Order: sequence, then C-alpha cells, then structure tokens
Amino acid sequence: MPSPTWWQYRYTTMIDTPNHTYVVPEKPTLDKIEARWIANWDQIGVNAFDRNATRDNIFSIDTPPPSVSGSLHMGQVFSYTHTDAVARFWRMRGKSVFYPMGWDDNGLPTERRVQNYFGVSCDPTVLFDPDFSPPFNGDVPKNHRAVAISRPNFIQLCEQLTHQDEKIFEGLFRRLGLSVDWSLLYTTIGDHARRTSQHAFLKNLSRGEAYPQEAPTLWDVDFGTAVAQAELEDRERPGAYHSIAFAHGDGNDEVLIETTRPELVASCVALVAHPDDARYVSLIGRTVRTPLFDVEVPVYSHELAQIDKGTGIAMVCTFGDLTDVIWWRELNLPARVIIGRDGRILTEAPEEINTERARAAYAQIAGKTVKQAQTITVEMLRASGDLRAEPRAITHQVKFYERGDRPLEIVSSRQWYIRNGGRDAALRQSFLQRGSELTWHPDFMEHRYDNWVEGLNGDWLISRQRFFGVPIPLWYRINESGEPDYDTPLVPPNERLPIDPSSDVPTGFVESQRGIAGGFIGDPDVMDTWATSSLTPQIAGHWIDDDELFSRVFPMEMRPQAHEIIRTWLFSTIVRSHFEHGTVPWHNAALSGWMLDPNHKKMSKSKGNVVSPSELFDQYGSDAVRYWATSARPGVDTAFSEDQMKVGRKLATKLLNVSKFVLGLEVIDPRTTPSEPIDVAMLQRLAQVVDESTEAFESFDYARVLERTETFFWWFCDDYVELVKTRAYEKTTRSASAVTALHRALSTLQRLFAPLLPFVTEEVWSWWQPDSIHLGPWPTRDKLLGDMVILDSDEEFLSAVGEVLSQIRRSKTEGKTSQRTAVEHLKIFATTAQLNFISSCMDDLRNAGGLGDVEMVAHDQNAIAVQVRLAPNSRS
RNA sequence: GGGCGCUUAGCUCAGUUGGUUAGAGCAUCUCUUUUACAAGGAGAGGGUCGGGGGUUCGAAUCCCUCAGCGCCCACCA
Repeated sequence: MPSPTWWQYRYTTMIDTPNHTYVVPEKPTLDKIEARWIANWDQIGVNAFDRNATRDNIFSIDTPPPSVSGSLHMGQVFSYTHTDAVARFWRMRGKSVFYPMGWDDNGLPTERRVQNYFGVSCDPTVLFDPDFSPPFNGDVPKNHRAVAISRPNFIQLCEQLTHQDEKIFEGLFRRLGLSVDWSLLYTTIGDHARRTSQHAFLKNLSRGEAYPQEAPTLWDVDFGTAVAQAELEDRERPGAYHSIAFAHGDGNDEVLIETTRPELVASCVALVAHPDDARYVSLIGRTVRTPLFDVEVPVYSHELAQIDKGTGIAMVCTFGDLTDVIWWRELNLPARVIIGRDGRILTEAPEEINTERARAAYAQIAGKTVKQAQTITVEMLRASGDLRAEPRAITHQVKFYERGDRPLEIVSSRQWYIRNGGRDAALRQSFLQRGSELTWHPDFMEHRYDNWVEGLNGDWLISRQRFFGVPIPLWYRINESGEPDYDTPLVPPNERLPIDPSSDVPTGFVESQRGIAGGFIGDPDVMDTWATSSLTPQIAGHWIDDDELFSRVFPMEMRPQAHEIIRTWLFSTIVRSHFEHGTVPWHNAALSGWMLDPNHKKMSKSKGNVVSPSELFDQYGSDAVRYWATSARPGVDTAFSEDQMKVGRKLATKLLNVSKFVLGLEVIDPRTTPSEPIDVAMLQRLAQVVDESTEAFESFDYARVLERTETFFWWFCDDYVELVKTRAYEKTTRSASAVTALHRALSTLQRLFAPLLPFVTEEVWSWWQPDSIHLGPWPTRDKLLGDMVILDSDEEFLSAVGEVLSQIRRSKTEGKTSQRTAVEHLKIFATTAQLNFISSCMDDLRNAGGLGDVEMVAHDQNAIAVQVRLAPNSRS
C-alpha cells in the first residue's frame, strides 16, 4: 500500500471539517476579485517576510525603486510583473521572500515638479524657516516669480509632494498583485537612505575610494551642475566647419585649421598634429599666433590627432570637447578658460589676451552666450580675413545631459569622485571579474556590462550642484584669511547622520561661525541619485542598523532591472558592494526588455501612445494584464497588446469554469489512486509540465512556465476532460479514478498558474482549499505520481487516443454536422500497439465521440487512419 | 568604428543541447447552443523558417557570408 500523501490529508481535512467543504459559486466571475484577495492577503500576511528564516531559506530581491515624480507606466507594469512571478514561485517553494519596495524620490525630477507645483525655488544661502508654508498648492499663476526658500524647507516640500504620489503608486502596484512586503518600504530621500548613503560615502572617503578633485568636468549650463559619464547622451545637431588661419614665423606663413567651435579661438592653447603627418613635421615644437587674439601657442604632436580629419591639424581649446581635456592633461597645457558655468563667455579676458586689438575683440564676445559668441567671432574672423572659406554645414553628434536642453560645456570645478576603474586598469579588471560572478538573465546582457566597464574613461563623478539629494556630509574649516581648507574636511560622527551641512553645524562650532574667517562652511553639493540608489541592497537590508537582517539577505538573490541602466544602476551597485563588502551585491541579474507601442516604437508621453494601467486593470482584470506581461520572454522587447490581455482574460475565465466542473463532481472515495491508463497518462504528462516549469522558474523564465502550463491546460480542458467527463459522472471504481485524477490535475494546474495569475488562482483555490494558494506547496512530480503505477508509453498512448478523437471530430465538421451526432460505424487502422492503447480507453472514446460499432484493423504504418460513418442527422 | 540582439503564417510570437509532415494565439472561413464554459466548443485554409554557401544520413536549429531592422558603446578639429 502506498503511504498517505499530502492530498489525501487535505481531502480528509476538507471532508471532516465543515468549513472546508467545496463552496463553488453558481456563476463564477472575475469581477472585483482583486480587491477581495488583496485585502485577504494583507490580513493573513501572505507576503510578509519572515525575519526568523535562516539564510538559506531566504530569497531576497533588490527591487528597483521607481521614480514617483510621474505616473505609473505600462512599462513598469510589464517588468515588475516578471519579478513578482519569480517572487511568488519561491514563496510557494517555501522560501521566505524578502521583497521590498522603494521610492526613488530623490533627484532632479522631483525638484522640478516641486518648483512648479508650489511656486518656489531652492536657495541654499537662505536660512531654514520652521514656520514656512508654500505660497501655492498646485495652482501657481503663470507670472508668479518663484519664492527662494532654504534647502531644508525645499526638501520638506519635496517630501510632502512625493508622499502623495507614492500613495497612488502603491495602490496601483497592489492592484497589479505585486506580492511586495510593504513593511519593508524605503524612500531614497528618507532619513534611513540618507544615513546609509552618507555613511557609505564616508567609508569610501576613509579608504580613499572617494576623493575630491579640481578638474574639467562636463557641465550642464541650464541646470548648473556637473554630470557624470553615465548620464550622457549623444544627439545629432547641425554644425559647421570653419576654416581658420593661424599665422607663424614673421607673419607670412600660416597654417589652416578646421573647427566647429570658432568661438573658442580665444581659449586656444595649442595646435596638435599627428606625429606621422609629414605636412606638419616642420611645425612641431614651434609656435603659431591665434587670429584676432594674438596669443602665441605651441604646436605639438599627439597620437589622437587624426590625419584625415579637417586639415589634419587641430586647435586645442580649454575646453571644447573631451579630446581637448586629454591633450590639455597629457601635453601639460595651460588653461585659458573663457566659458563660465552659466554658459556665457566670461567678462574677464584671460591675461594672455593682451594686445589692444585682442582686448577689443574679446570685449565683443564677453558676456555673450556661446551661440552668440560664435556668430560674432565668425564675423570678426571674416572681417580680419582669417576665415578662409565660408562655413561648411555638417551634422554631428553632440554630447547632452540626458535631461538637458543645451549641449554640455566643459568647465573646471571642484568635484567629488568615486573610483570605478576608469583610471585604474587593475580596478577595472576586478569589476569585470565581479560581472562574471553574476548569472545574467538573459546571458548576453553580460556583454553590455563588459562593454561599458572596458570603455570607462574616468572615475565616477558623484557630486551635483543641486538641492534635493543627499548632501555630501562634510564641512570645511575657514582659515584666518577666509579660505576654506578642503584638504582636511570636518567629518561628522556616524551617530549624527544624516546631516545637512548647510543647516547643521560641525561639532565644536556654532552656527554664527558659518562662512566667516576662523569658522566653517558646509560642502554645498549633493550626491548624484545613483550614489544613493547604488546602495539599494544596503538600504533595504538595513546594513547600518540591523546586522542580523543584513547578514541574512545580503548578497541578495536577484536584481531585476531594465537593460538600459546596466551602465548606471547595475554597475554602480557593484562598485559600492565591491568596496564595502568585497562581494557581488546579488547572484542573479534579471534584465527586462522594453515595452514598445503596438507599432514597435518606444512608448512616450509626447507621442501620445501612453495607456493608463488602471483602465486596463478595470477592463481586463489584473490577471489578464499580468498574462500579457508574462507571455514575453525575459529580456525581449515586447509590444503592448490588448489582444494578449483578452487572451489572458479568456484563460482566467476558463480556469474558473473548469474548476467549477471538476469540483462539482461527486467524490466517491478521496483515497482512490488513479488507475485507468488515460488518467495515469494525463497525470504523467502533467508531471512533465511540473518538471519543466520548476526548472524554468529556477532560471527566472516565467514565460516558459506560462507557455508550458497553458498548452497543457487547453489540451486538458479540450481533450482529456471531454474524454472522461461521462465516466466521471458515474459512481464506479473507474469513475473514482477519473475524479481523483481530475482533482490532482486541477490542484496542480491552479498552483502552476498561481505565480502568474495570482487572483483567479486564489479564487478557485479558495473554493476547496483552506489556505492561500500563494503559500504553496509548489507541485512536484513525486507528490503528483508517487502512489501510482506509471505507464511506460504515456505519450504514445495519449497521441494515439488523441488522433482518433481528432479524426472523429474532423469527420463531423466536414460532414457539417454537430459534434453530438452519433457515429454508426467506426473503423480504425493502426499498429497493434496503437490499437492496444485505443482499446484500453475505448469506453471514454465511445462516450466522447458518440460511437456505435467499432472495428479495429491492424496495419504496419505509423499513421492512424479512421473511417467514420455518421448516423443520419435527425435534425436536418 | 566596436559589441549585442532580431529576421519563422496576414499580425504578434514559440520552437531548449540537429531528428518523422515547422507550432500557438490573434485575424479569416466553415460547422456547432439545455448537464464547466457561446466572453464557449469542434474544424479548415495559410509558411521553400531574410538571401547565398557549407558541415551532416538529416538543418528553422551548427559554421561562413551578405542584407535589413533595433539596441548598447565609442568617435565627433
């Protein structure tokens, strides 16, 4: 006798306990099931992370904290559903799932929204006003001039507004069915994240991984801030080559350069040609004179000069582009800066511009924008005869800050950096090594990581000249002559964190000493958003204040994220973890594709092709939306498709109906073991689906689970159920085999679908099972088949029977008659083996096909042939 | 210029170590309503798997090559 198994226990429970008898609705419906189950899950704590779970029994997820400054986008619905499916799988497998949510409310998008919403602007020099209230609340008049407020007051407003937005996001994520443990919520601007971020920064500082440097930096003139390499994007812009003459020798000789930035002639510090370029060999080491400004500049050779570009000799300015910065650094050139941080030409000319004519020329451009200065300079060059050809229009790629509107300039400023291997080959190698320690899903995404790390050309610039971010937690002494001492910053003790050096005072000082000689001054900058979000595992896992928790969840099991931020979020998280913990931050990186519009364009508000998630939830149901999301293979860009949602809704409806059917059958003896060959074969096929689904989920492939389970499910409904339903109505031993098989299959199917369609599966599960389906157990082959006598040729058996059934159906369709039409005579040609299969479930075939006489003929071809004589159709 | 991905039915896509006749959904057409389901069911038509070459008994699948689409990165005097 087989030992009692779990379902026998469960059946017994249901029968013995009146509360657990089947409660199947007369008319099952998907309407409003979401709200009911969301409330139920909250109540019984289905999604709660168990802090007492042991380390190897925890599955931890480094959830991407969405930016909450806008509204929830279908792209987010798409990718968050993928993660949720995986989380639900592991929860059913018995893991305690650490699945937090964070709100990324720190940074520029929030700042802009707050400025517009309240009619304020942040001015760090204004003092904190504890009684401040904003002039407007979302109804700022057009001509209103922003009120300057202190940074702490501004941050209060940011927190207030993001709080409203976050409530809306939470509601939508719940509606989608994300099984997040909301008690683990964090925000990137909250005290805890600020404390973590500042603490991590100070540790980087103490180990020399963070350092300040006065250096040329890419600068957005509108936002007035430095930006990092990872935040750049190229945009195609019109430009023009200008052919300009530089005189040398006694003034009769000249050399022509071509430039797209003639306005920078005043900041030219050298010319550069390639060492192999014969045309300029004689010039190397000599000097030439800049047109208009009469500055003697040297001519150097450098490998980066391109012989075939322009005239082959280039003007080096401080700074026109990043190549200029390289030349400036490697050739030890002086800085002759003419562009200010506001994007205008400095009013004061560099001291080398000192002839009367040069000073006059400079006066023409001083104070002008770069664009205006270009027009004026070209005019002056034309007038002086130094412009040797009319400008030739071209289009070229220009670097922009990804959120900016004007091309980036390069200005020299004091900034904070974190080492990332961009200037250190050995360190770069160790980050490549970390990348290879991860399992990537899909695996080819690792190339993008390697590609990025190998292409780094500088350290990670983390300081931003903005306000709504985590402040650099440092102050500087001001010496007796009023100069800040940047070399030995005043560092706050950990227990004071988080601090805002613009309003907090370093230990040993008082507020009145701020900004005066002998006193102190706070670092004015905040950290880049990524400097904080690179610490999401540490923030969510409470690295700084809960060692016990952190040691259980870190390194995390999984980082889900979009592939376009491999270079930012993924890489920077690895950098921080490598320095702080000497390990990768997670074992698996799951990269989601993009959601595209139905025409395969990237969706965006400006194109007006954005759909609101809540309308889709209302129209199709959350499960149907999730069906669409999880039918996309991992990492593959996928078109938005309401058709897919309709299919998903159909599937959910079918699950309701088939569950109603199976649970409506009378259970003769719950201890029956399925014994009829067709019943056993069906369960064996299902066991195969269980195996494949389990393996697929273990490798994060939710889409394969859906595909496999769904294919089986429709076959189960259309063929198996049709075959056995008559027998299942009987009250015999053979009937009990069918009913038990149907119950086992239903239970298994409901659980296979549960991570993907959490609402409808919970609904149908609740009709006959006492606990939440989402607490498992996940089905296994052993539990499904353990007590049964297994068939050797289950698939051959099923296909032989299926083929006969299918051919009977076809003849009825071709006879243009109802499937109920009786078959007077059926003649089957098949191999002996196939005929054996067929006869072993002949009663089911008779019932399903309405068969009369059946004649079986053995032949030696593999293909089954069937001759059907239909009864005269009484109705026609 | 470097790297990656994609190209299969009218449309959207599966096709997992190469194996009978290449699949699904949607769309189209035909048939079909009282015992789970008509927001259902049963069927049919529709593809020389982007082009070419190669390996193999056998290729949508492996290799080479060409083309188109998309993405990432670099260069941008």
